[in-house]
Amino acid sequence: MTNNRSTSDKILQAAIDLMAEKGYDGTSTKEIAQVAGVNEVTVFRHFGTKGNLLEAALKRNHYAEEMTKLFHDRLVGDLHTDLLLIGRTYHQIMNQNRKLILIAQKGGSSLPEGVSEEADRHPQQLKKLLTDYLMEMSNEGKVMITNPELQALSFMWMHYGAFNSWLSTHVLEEFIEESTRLFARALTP
Amino acid sequence: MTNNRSTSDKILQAAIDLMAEKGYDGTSTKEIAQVAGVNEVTVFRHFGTKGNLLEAALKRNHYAEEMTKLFHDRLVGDLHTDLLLIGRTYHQIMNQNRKLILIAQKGGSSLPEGVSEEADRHPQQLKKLLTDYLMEMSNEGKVMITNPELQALSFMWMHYGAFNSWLSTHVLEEFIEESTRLFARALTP
DNA sequence: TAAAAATGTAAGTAAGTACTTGCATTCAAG
DNA sequence: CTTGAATGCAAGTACTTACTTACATTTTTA
Repeated sequence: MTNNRSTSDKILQAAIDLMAEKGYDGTSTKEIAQVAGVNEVTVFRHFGTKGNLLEAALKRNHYAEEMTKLFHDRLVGDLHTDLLLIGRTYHQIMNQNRKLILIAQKGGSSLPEGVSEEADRHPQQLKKLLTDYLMEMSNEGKVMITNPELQALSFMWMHYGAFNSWLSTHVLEEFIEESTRLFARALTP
Repeated sequence: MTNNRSTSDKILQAAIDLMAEKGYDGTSTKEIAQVAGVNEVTVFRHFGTKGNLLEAALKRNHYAEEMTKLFHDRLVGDLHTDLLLIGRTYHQIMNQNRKLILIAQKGGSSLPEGVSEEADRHPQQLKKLLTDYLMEMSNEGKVMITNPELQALSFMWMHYGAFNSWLSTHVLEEFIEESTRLFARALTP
């Protein structure tokens, strides 16, 4: 079709904003064009279909490998310190992708397939990293394990709930500290 | 309009099922009628508008006062025992209302106002009950409090995440036991 | 400045939406 | 058996949707 980066970007951003608020079905191409400040025809010239539009938006938002790198490079082997860093990084990444996550949550009748899978990938990966970390720490006698997978999931679900509550940065930071204390105390032998 | 209970019920159930799966916007009255096994006109004769349909579905699903009763009557003052009962009751209530909660989560362009508020009421209430419980237990020296509100929220968010993951009853029960152990251990002085 | 690419404008298509109307049919209650 | 309520059926309204086509205008590039 065409390629003017700034026009494409304006359209993508408008689509993401609107769909995060009103869902895929509830957002019309006409409205996307209007918010982007272009003609509706231009939307179709750039992306062909409404579905392509969302898929393009997905590709633009690189789900970070940041988390994997963190687990390999920046953990120090102290439970409280590590959980704090993991929690903070988790929210940082989730916030970057908040709108796409919202779109996936809301769903839609003709939502392109990749969307839900893409939204699932990240937590799946974190669960594995966190479970492995707990088992390793257990081997070193630094953590009390019963069911490491469920313990990892508890940690993640707790943070996911906080993420969904749109906390202010201040309250969020308080929560991260409080919940880390809680978990570290529960898991320390 | 009219009142044949079994017809109304069939329509309401079809609407709830479809909207929980595809969202309010993504569900057409035509499809609702088809799944309910009635003519589309009958849907409008019973409920007038699509919005009324959802509101009627809301009223049918009585959000339980069960939780309040539980906190007043059935808690015994032992942290582990109480948290276990609270967790189990939480999931029981949430499962009863799963589909309506899904509809509220997905949202929609013309979703009637009451829906989101109704879906919020229950967690709000639980948060207060749980916070008060923790403070009371703290007064008796049975619990170690730092920020009781955040501690209550952590507990709720963790369970909310589990609820959203559609666990089998077996895994869910395992999770409830594991997370209760975890919390009880963290909060015990 | 001239060609080419990107956009705007206007109009239209085909399908779907919520909702209505008029009339025929079923069915239960008096 | 008759009446009236509940439903089915067929058609239609007014509107929105995603998407297309043809042509004129602007902007970029060479």
